[in-house]
Parts: sequence; C-alpha cells; structure tokens
Amino acid sequence: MSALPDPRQNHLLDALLATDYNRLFPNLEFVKLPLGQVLYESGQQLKYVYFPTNSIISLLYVMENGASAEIAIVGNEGILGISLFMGGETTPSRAVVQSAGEGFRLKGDILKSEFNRAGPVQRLLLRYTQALITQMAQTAVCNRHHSVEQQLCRWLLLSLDRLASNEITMTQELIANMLGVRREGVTEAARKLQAAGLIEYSRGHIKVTDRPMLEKRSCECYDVVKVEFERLLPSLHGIAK
Amino acid sequence: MSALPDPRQNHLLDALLATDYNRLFPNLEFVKLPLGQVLYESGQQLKYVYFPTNSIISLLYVMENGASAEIAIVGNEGILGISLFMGGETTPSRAVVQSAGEGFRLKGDILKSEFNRAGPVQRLLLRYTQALITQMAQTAVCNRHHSVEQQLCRWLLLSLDRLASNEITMTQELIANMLGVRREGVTEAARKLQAAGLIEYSRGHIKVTDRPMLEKRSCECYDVVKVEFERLLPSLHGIAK
DNA sequence: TTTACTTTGTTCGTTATCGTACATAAGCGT
DNA sequence: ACGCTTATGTACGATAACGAACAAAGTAAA
Repeated sequence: MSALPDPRQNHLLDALLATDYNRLFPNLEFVKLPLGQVLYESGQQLKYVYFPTNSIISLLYVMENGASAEIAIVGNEGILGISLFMGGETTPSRAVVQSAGEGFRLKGDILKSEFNRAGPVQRLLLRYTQALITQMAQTAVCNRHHSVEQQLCRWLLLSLDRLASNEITMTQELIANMLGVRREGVTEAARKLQAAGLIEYSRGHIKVTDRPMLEKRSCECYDVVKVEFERLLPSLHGIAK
Repeated sequence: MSALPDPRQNHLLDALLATDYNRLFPNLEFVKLPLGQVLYESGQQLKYVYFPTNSIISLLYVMENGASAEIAIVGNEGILGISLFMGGETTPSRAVVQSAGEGFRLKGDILKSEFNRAGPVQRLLLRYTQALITQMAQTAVCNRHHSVEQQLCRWLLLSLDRLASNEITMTQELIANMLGVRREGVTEAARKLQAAGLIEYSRGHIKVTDRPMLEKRSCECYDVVKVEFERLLPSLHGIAK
C-alpha cells in the first residue's frame, strides 16, 4: 500500500513501448479507489478511463427491480472504459470499485487520440477488449450452468489474480451482489470451502489457503478466461510493438 | 428467397460510404448458409468473415461435458468474425447457422486491411463490436435472473428482428440448445405462449402472432439490447462517414 | 461496559428447473 | 398406405436456489 505508485503496475501500461508510454505518462493521474466508489453509471458519458494498479473494478448491470449481476471485472491487467475508444461513449452497465486500492486515470480525449494513431496502442487496446469479451461470454455460460459454489471459486480466483496478496477484502453480501445470488448461498458455499480447508474467512476478509484445490473445485470457466487472457496479452514488456 | 442477392441487405454493408463499399464489393462472395453449418470452430483460425443477409448465426460456447449456451447472435445487422480485426484471430466459441439463409463472405486479410485504414469502416466495425458486447453482457444477466419463458420471448424477438418474416424455422430442441436449458422447458414455455395466443407452432416452425404481447412477456433484456443497437448503429445509409 | 450495528449462520417452506422415462403425433420416404 | 423418424407432450421425483425470518457472533460506537 505504501509502495510508490508506478503506472507500470498496470500490465497494459507496462506493455507499451517506451515511446508510447513516455508520451502518455505526463497525462496519467494517480487516484485512490475506495471500496464502493462508482466510476461509471449506466448510460453516463465517460470522462476518464482508468488503469487499476492494485484495485479491482467490477462491471455490473443493475436491473429494473434492483437485482444485479456482474458482467466482468477489471484489474491491473486491463483498462476501464473501453466504450470510449469503441465509439459508443457509454455502456448500459455500472462500474464499481470491488476491491479498494489505487490506479491511474487518463482523460478520455487523450486516450481517444492515442487510439486513433492506429498503432501499437490501438492494437493492444483491441486485444485487451477481446479478452474482456471472452470474460463476459464465459460469465454468461457460467451463470447458466454452474453452481454457486463453482462460481464462487471462479470469482475468488479471478479476483486473486488481480491482487498481490492471497487475501480478499469483501463481505459475503457484496460477493452475492456480484454473482447475482443470495447472500445465504454465498455463506453456505464459503462455509463448505472453509470446512474443506481451501479458504479462511471472517467478517469481510477471505484468505485463500489452498489455491490449487480451489482451482480444482472451480468450473472450467476460470481457466478458459485465464488462458485466453494469456494468449491475447502475454505479459511481456514491450509487447505492443 | 428468390430475391437477387444484394450485399446491402446486410445493414453493416449498407451503412458504408459508397467509396468504401465499392472497394469492398468485388471481394464479397455470395454464400448459402444451411441450418447447422459450423462457420467457426472454437479456437480455430478464421479465414473469412461473414455478413448475413437473411440468415442468423449463433455464437455458442460448448462446455467440456457437452452442455452449451448461446453467447450472442449475428444476423443482417452485423458481421461474424470480429476477432479477426480485434487481433485475437480466434475465439473460444463456436459459430453455427441457427436460421438457414444466405450471406456474403470476405477474406479475412481483406477485412483486416480495410480495418487498418483506420477510417469510417473501422469506426463502424468497432461500434458494432460494442453493440455485440452489450448483447453478450445482457445474455449473462438474463441467464442469471430470468425464467425460461422470459428468455424464450427474448430469443424469439431477437431472432425475429433479424428476419424478414414473422416465422422462425427452428425446433424446440435446438432452441433449448441455444438457451442452454432442457428441451422440455422450452416445450412448456412455448405451450404457454401458444395458449395465450402469442405464437403458433408445429414441428420446427414458430409463427409469432402477437408481437406486442411477446415483448411485454419478455424480460427487459431484449429492450436493453435493442435500444443499444439502435443507439450505436442507427440504420441510416452512409452512417459510416 | 454497554449498546448498536454489521456480518455470518441456520432453518423452513416454496419454486423453478433438472433428469429420466415414456406417450403421442406429425411428417417423410418407400 | 405403410412404417420410420423426428418433434412435441406429459409426468415424476430429485435438486438447487429462492425468500423470509431469525439467531449468533464479531466489531464499533456511546
């Protein structure tokens, strides 16, 4: 937490060529992202895009009756605000800070002009977008076919991958909101995982103690998404050549 | 069916400026798309992109255990094969002809070079991609929260919008595959809709007789997707300016 | 310390969907 | 017209998740 904020903690920024990064750097603005902060509201014009470093943003859709479901999550592997360069300017979903932390933001106009250079930056952003699409598609599949427990495993793993530690700060109530299920369902699934020795939790803190087993207990969705991210965005410095 | 095949029946092609369209035209190849044909297999390199005219393509994910779920559908409003210009070349999903008909295909390389002109064609394709993303996201939400009957309504409406007639040629078994539910569930939902006088069906043919009521009975998901498509791709000639 | 609040645990009846099995019926080829 | 295949109808118990209500255990505030 007390580490000096370095934009390169964000893998997308880290993947940029030096020339591109240096041009962007002066425009990156460090921001704290407290739990629950709403970065985008559904249908609202986006002013900034965000590059999380150690925070996680949840894209979720809130229905007319108040029920919600998570569409995808964005962490240090990505960027929040793709609709800016995709041309739509807005989306019907909301973006909320799911795990408190920090990040950098960039004025939308600047990102757009970077994108419109039609060079490496554009290619990188598009590849990331495709990875995000995969995550959304897999969420749809998962919502259809998998149990709450499997989905909880998937969710924990996806979150873990975007954090430095093996501990997630999040109440079961909030997780239930993300998954779009009842809080009691999460409680029961979490209890089972704890009984099996895969996690330890108490009042808003979840520590993963046996990650390999968690992966076994998860559905295939986690792996599909992970493999696709690695295929599209191998985390190599200067990949956006 | 006997109408002369005109690429401009595809709204995306129709939205192109004359100069762009004319450059593309000689490369468009007319193709028949019979029911069940697999246009892309999961993870397979894409050679062509497809512009459906009166056919519908279903993007679906098939799980390890054989269960499946539809991610999105592509009809005359769009293009199949976005991962070509998004940079990934492949996707983890399969593309199957859900409603037989026709379309035009274009060599992947040609589409890529068009995209890389970074002009109106690119902007149009990206806006379409965002609309497709909305459809996927909404599918995730729908899978989580809505009943089989609501989802059937949504599915019928989405399909209807992409066809000229009010009749859909498709067995309940296939619809069940798309929705990722049991065939019996579709049968029951369809029976109710028929009893209520909204549809008439028999052995692979579904005729929608009361569309307004079908919309009422559907979940909000249909409308969200439709509105977003119209916002992003107002069906005006020469919109890709 | 006491109180208030938040988070988690547990129960119970209800519902939707599932899995399986089998019955009926419509259309097709011969 | 015949039988065969495919499509649809129906029933049944099993199961997972729901909605609601309340108990218990932490944590923070008074």
